[in-house]
Amino acid sequence: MATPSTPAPRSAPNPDRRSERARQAILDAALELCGEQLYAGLTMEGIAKRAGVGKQTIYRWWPSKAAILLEAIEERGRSTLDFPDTGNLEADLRTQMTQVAQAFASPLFAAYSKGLIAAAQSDPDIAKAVVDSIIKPRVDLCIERLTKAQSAGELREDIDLADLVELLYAPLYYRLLLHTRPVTQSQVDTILNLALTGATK
Amino acid sequence: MATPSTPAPRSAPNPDRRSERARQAILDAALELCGEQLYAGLTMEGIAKRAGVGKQTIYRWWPSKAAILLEAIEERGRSTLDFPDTGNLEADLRTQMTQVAQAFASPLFAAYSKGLIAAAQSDPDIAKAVVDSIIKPRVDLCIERLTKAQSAGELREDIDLADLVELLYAPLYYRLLLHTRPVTQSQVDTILNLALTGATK
Amino acid sequence: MATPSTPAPRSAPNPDRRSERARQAILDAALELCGEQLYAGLTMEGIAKRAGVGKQTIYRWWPSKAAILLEAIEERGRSTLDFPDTGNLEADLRTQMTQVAQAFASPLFAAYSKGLIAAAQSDPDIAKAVVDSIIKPRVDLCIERLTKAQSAGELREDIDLADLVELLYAPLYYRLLLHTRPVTQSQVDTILNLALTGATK
Amino acid sequence: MATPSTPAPRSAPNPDRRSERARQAILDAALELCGEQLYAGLTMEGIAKRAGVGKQTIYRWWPSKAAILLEAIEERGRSTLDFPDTGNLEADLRTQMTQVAQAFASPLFAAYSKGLIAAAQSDPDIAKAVVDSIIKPRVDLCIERLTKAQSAGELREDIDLADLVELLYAPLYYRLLLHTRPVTQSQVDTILNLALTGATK
DNA sequence: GAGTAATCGAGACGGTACGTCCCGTCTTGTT
DNA sequence: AACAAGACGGGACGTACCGTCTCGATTACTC
Repeated sequence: MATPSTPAPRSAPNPDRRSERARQAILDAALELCGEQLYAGLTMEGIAKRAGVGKQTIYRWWPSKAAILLEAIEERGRSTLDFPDTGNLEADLRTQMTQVAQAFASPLFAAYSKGLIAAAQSDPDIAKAVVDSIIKPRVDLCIERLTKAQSAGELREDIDLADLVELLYAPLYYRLLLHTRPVTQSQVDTILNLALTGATK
Repeated sequence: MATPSTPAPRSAPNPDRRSERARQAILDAALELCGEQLYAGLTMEGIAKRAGVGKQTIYRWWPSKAAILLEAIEERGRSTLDFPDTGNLEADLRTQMTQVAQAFASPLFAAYSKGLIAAAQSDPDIAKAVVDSIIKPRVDLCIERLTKAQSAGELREDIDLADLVELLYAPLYYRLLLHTRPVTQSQVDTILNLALTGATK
Repeated sequence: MATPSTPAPRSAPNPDRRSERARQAILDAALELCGEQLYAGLTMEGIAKRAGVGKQTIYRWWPSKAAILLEAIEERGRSTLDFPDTGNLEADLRTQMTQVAQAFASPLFAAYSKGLIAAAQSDPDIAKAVVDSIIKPRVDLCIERLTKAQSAGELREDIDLADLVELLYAPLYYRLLLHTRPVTQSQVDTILNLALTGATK
Repeated sequence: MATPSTPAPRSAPNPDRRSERARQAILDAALELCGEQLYAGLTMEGIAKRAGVGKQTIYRWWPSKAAILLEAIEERGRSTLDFPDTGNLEADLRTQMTQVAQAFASPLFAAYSKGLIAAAQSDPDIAKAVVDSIIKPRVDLCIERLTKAQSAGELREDIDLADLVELLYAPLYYRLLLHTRPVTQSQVDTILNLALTGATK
C-alpha cells in the first residue's frame, strides 16, 4: 500500500504553514542582539527569548545562528545590490566602494558582517553560503561593470577582472577584520589611486 | 636604595616559578588540537587533558584560548620575522609574499590564523593582540623595505607606504577568510603585477 | 473569574512538566552511591552520571545533595510513619524504638542518616528540613501515644512529653553519631528500664 | 653499608624542630574561621592564609582539618576536665551537665563541636579520635562519680553506669545536633528529674 | 661560628567537583 | 501542523580547593 503521493516522512516542515510573524521576530531579534553584544555573545536561547519564540521554531527553519544572520542580511541588505554606470569608471567604483565602506563603518552592519565571517572560519557551510549569497552577487556586478570598461579600453586587456575586484575590495575587508585602522572614505580614494595607477614611478 | 623596578604587580602569579614543561605542553596541545579539528572545536578542557595539565594552570597564564594560540604563533613563527633585501624590490616582495601565501595554504597555519582572526571579531583584546604582536611587526618590516625603495626612487613619492602594504597583503587575507579561492603563488604574481603597475592603460 | 490560586510563582520550573523517570533515577542513584561510599564521597556529578541525567536537571529541582537524600528518605521511609497502640505503653515504645534501632543499625539507612545530620551542621536549611520532615512527624506520633498513656494515668502528670521523647530517643542518636557503641536491641531495653523507672533507688 | 643508626628514611618530620609559633597560629586560625563561618566553609587554604603559614606546614603535622580542630579543642578545652564531688550526686551532676550545656549554647564551641561530629560521620579516624580524646575522658570521670554514688546506695545496683551517662548526656547532644530546640539550663533540670526518678507514676 | 639539614612561607602544579550557561532534542498543550 | 514554552541529556565553562611538589629564606642543631 505505497502512497507515493504523500511524501513527507516526518522531517520536512511545510513552508506554507510557516509563521511569517515568527520569522520576522527571529530576524529582528538576531540583528538586535548582534548589535548589542558581539557575535560570540549571540545565543539561540537569547534569540528565542527576545523574539518570544520557541527554540524549536528556530531549529525548524535554520541550521545555525549564522544562517539566521545570513538571511537577515540578505533580506535587509538587498538595497546595496546595484552598481552605478555613469560612464566614468573611477567615479562609479568610488561610488560603490564608498557605499561598502560606509556599511563597514556602521557599527551594526560591521557587527554582523564580522560575526558571519568569523562563523565561516569554523563552518564550511556558512562559508559557502556567505560567498554565494553575499559576496558573489556583488562581485559579479562589479566584474560586469569592469568588463564594460575593459571593452572600452579603459583597462589593460591582460588583467583578470576578478583579481582586480579582489585588489580593490580586499583592503576594506582587511581593515574590517584585522582592526588595524577604521574603514574610511579616504581609504577608498587611496585604494583607487594605487590600484588604478600603480605604485611604481 | 629603592629600585624603580618594583617587581610584584599585585596578587599575580609569579613567572619565575612557572613550569616551562607545562607551558610547552599547553602550546603543543593547542596547536595539535587546532590542526585536528576546527578552531571552534577547540576547548580549554581538551587542551588541558591533551597537555596533561590542570585547567587552572592554563587560566593562570592565559585569559583565553585565543591567547594561547597567539603565544604559540608568536613563539613558533618567530622565524618568519625577517624581510629580504636583495636590491630588487619586486623580487623581494614576491619572496616575502610567497612565504605568507605558503603559510596561508598550509592547513595547520591556516587553521589557527583563521581561528585567531575569528576570535578577534568578538574580543577587542584579542584583536589588539593579534595586530600588535603578529601583524604590526611584519607590516613594519615591509614598510621599512618599501621606504628604502621609495628613497631609491623606485616608488612614487606621494604614496603612503602603509596603504601600499595593505593593498599587497589584503588580497591574501581576503581569500583566506572569505574562502572564495585558494591562496596561491599565482595570486602573489597577479597582485604584484596589478599593484605596482596599475590596472589602467 | 479570577482564581486565587495563581499558579506560576516566578521563573520557577514547572512541576507539571517534571520527568518522574529522572526524579526516581536521581533518588535511586543518590541512595546507591550513599550506600557504596560515605556521604562525603557523594557528588552531584556522580549522581548525575549514575542516574544518566544532566546536572541541570538535579539543580533544577533540588538545592543540594542533602535535599535529595531528604526527599529519598521521606518517600522511601513513609512506611515507618505509624506508632503502635496495643494498650501496653512500654511494649509499644519498645516496638517502635526497636524499629528505629534496627534502622540505625542498617548500613544504608545509617549512611544517609549520618550524612544528612552531618550536612545539617553546616546548613540551617537542611537542619530545618530534617527536623520538619523527618524528626517532627515521628516525634508527634510518639507524643500522641504518650499523651494517651498520661491521660490513662500511666505516666506522671508533671512531665513534658516532648522532653520524655527526647530522653528515650536521644541515646539512639548519641550512639549513631558519636560512634561510641553500636545501636542494639539491648540498648532499647536499657533506656526504657532507666527512663521509665528512674536511676535512683 | 647499613646505617641503622640513621633511621629517618624521609617521611617523618622531626617534632623537635617544629615551630610552635606556626602551630598556635594554625590552631587560632582554625578556631576563628570555624566561628566565622560554618564548618563546611573551613578550608585548608583558608587556614593557611589566615595563619600566614604554608599549606605544607599544615599537612606535615595534621592529616585533616578535623584533626586541627580536635587538637585545638583538646588544648583549649582542658579546663572542663574535672568533675565535682560535693557528696550530693544530683547537685554534682547538675553542675557538670550545666557546664556542658553552657558550652553547647556558646556559638563558638557549638560550631566546632558540630563540625567535628559532622566530620566524624565520614571519617572513622576522626570518629575514633573524637571519642577517645574528647568523649571518653569525660564519660569516665562521670562514671567514676556515679560509681561512688552507687556504692553509697544512692543509685540502683542493677544499672550499667555507662548507660546512665548516655541517658543523661544524650539529650544535650540531641538538641545540639538535631537543632530541634536550644540547649538550656532547664533542659538539664528536666533530664535529671526524669532520669533519676523515672517517668512512670 | 660555620656548615648543613630540616622546617618554614609561598604558591605552582595535576586534579576533581562545583554550579552555570548553552547546546540541540524532546514533550506538552494552544492556536 | 506549526506554534510558545521549557524540561531533558549533555558538554564546556571558569572557580575553588584538594593534596603534592618545588622553591629560596630562615632557623637551629652538629662539628
